[in-house]
Amino acid sequence: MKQKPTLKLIAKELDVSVSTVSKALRDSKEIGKETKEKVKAFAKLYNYRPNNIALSLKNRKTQTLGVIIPEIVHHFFTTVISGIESYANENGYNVIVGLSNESFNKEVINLDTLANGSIDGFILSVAKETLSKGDYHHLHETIDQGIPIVMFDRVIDDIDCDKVIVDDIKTSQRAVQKLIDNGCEKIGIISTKDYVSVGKLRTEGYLKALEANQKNVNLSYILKIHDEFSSDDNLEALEQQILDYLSKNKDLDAIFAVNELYAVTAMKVARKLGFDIPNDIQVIGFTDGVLSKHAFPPLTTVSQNGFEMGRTAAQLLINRLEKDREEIEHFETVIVNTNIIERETTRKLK
Amino acid sequence: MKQKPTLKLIAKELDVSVSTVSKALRDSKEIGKETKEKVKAFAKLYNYRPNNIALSLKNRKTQTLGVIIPEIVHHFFTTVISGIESYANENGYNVIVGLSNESFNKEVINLDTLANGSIDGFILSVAKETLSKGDYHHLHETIDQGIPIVMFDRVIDDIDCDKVIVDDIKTSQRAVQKLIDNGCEKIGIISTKDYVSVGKLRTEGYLKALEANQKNVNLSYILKIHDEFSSDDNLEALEQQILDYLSKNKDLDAIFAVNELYAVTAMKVARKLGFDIPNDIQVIGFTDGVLSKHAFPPLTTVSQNGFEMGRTAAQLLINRLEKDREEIEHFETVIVNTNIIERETTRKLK
DNA sequence: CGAATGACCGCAAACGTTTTCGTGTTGACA
DNA sequence: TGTCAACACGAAAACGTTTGCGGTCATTCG
Repeated sequence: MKQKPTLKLIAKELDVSVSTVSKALRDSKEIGKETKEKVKAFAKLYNYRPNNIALSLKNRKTQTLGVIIPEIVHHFFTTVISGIESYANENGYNVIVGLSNESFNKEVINLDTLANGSIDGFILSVAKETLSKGDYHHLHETIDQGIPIVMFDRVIDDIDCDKVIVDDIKTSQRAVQKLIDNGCEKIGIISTKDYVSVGKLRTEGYLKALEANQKNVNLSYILKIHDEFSSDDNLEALEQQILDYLSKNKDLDAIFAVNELYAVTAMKVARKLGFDIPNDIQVIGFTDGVLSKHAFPPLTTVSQNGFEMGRTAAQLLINRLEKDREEIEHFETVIVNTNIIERETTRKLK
Repeated sequence: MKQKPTLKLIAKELDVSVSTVSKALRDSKEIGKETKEKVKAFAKLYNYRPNNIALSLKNRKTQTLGVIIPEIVHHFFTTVISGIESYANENGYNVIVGLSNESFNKEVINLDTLANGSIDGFILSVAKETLSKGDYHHLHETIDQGIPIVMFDRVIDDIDCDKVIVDDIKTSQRAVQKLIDNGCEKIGIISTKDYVSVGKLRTEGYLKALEANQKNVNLSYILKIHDEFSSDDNLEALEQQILDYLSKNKDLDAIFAVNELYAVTAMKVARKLGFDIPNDIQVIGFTDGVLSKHAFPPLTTVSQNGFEMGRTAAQLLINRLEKDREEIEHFETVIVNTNIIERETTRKLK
């Protein structure tokens, strides 16, 4: 096991000073040709690489991004990470991930332990518990310390930072409109509680679509799933809630679900209740993950383009990091495109 | 925007020396009670936290684990990461992830950029391209540099390091045995090419099960999917290969697939061909992901306990990191338990 | 021949810590 | 009054870099 070579080691070995070695390796014109070659050859031979930590300390930059997400076992978030990684790597940044598991405390801790010099900036999607508590002091504090934050998907309007979102309202409206265009009359929505921003917005889009078509809303068609921030298996609870809902609303001929889990679970329950999909009831989901693609029947769904969201978020963050402190430019909110992927849970009724 | 306080700043502000501040905060008995209190109060007020990078440089430890996986948009890998995160966090470590995208080059680059002081050790699952090339110089080099590696799932026998795997042979044998016990006569397997170690081993298990029951193997029952390391959508190619296979082997009454994607795709194709599951053909998959859980019908599958694999890997690595250099203890290979989760694609035939 | 110019290189500071080893000031005691 | 221990604190080195500045030659020019 050979030790990692350092400048000091090379310097001693070659009987020159540390600064000479450093300059030689960076091709400074202060150093003579011969010395340069000697040093470079030696460095190559011993496979010298400058120590990242030392560089970070000197430059006060770590070239790493901190990504904090509610959970990682989740298709949407992983595609976003994938996008972040892709852009970050292209630009010489690394990515360190922290999981909040939808917990406020873990989110705070993650922010805290990473903000101590480990990262240059954050990309995050806010935990449900944080959203429901409405306590954002940790976010404000890290921003106050000069560490930029980029939020994606689950964002907080009141906080001044860059954001990457989809136009949830418009997208949902389009999805529901498609259902209406298909000839559906009684359209339900399965959403989250309102403190989850995206759930709330998507519900708004649903309402707007109905309104735009002079359909009146039936409150019993609106289901807001109750879950306890648990990313674990409360699948039964979910199924039960949907079962109750569908049993009470047997006249539904379409369902818009705000995520794919709700969508496939709804399909499962509907099938149990004897519905045929898409003939008796049509379904559109949100988020184009594996579930949608491999569901039976394959699910028509809204694609959020998570990969692009990730890349955009990374780009916003890195741009800000590499800008001079003084260009105090205001914050951006970029809206990434969505598109509806038609599969087999929707069809045009004549 | 207030700057992050440093020891130096506190020292100047309180008109003491840096070392006094440091000692006071660490409760050294060298420092007088009054001074201690003064310093601590000030530090608390300004929310002082020691700079991680400086600590890393000083201690030559980063308290960070590097995790390199083939892809992140993949249920199994994310559960493993989840397990790694969990154990790492409990022990004061952070996790930085790198994606190889199944590419040899990206794997090398990732290893290289992280090995320069950014991390203390690696946890990785080898890229398919690396496995097929058989070029492991990068792994040897990092180990030579004194950076420990823990491999999981896709491991390389020849390399001396800790490993976390499941007993693929035995597990597969058990899965196939269940099919046999259920009364299936003509059992096929959908596997990967042999250079993917787990695919090879699972095929061996399949063969062993047949052998143990004095069944002779029908080579046309064995399908080894050809893919080009592409983690993208070559779904059509996959479907086509399975379609050809199933069309040629209409007498199959059971399929064992070495991952869940193959399993659900097989189900999809089988259904198209008019098979009823599980009455005409039974299916068992490998890896208990979302797909299996939400497939139609819900898929009987082998659970690899990814979370536990992750925790175990992290534990092995951290143990080694925190051990004295001299305890040269040999390397461990721990085998984590698997279990078959019975759902609705299998049934006992009378 | 003296001075100026350049080429080449080393010193030292800085980034933020921790820790070893002083050093100066007390007070007690002989 | 002189000695010594205890106490409270500071100086400096170290981790591995980068970089401004200064220094030492030899060469060249006036």
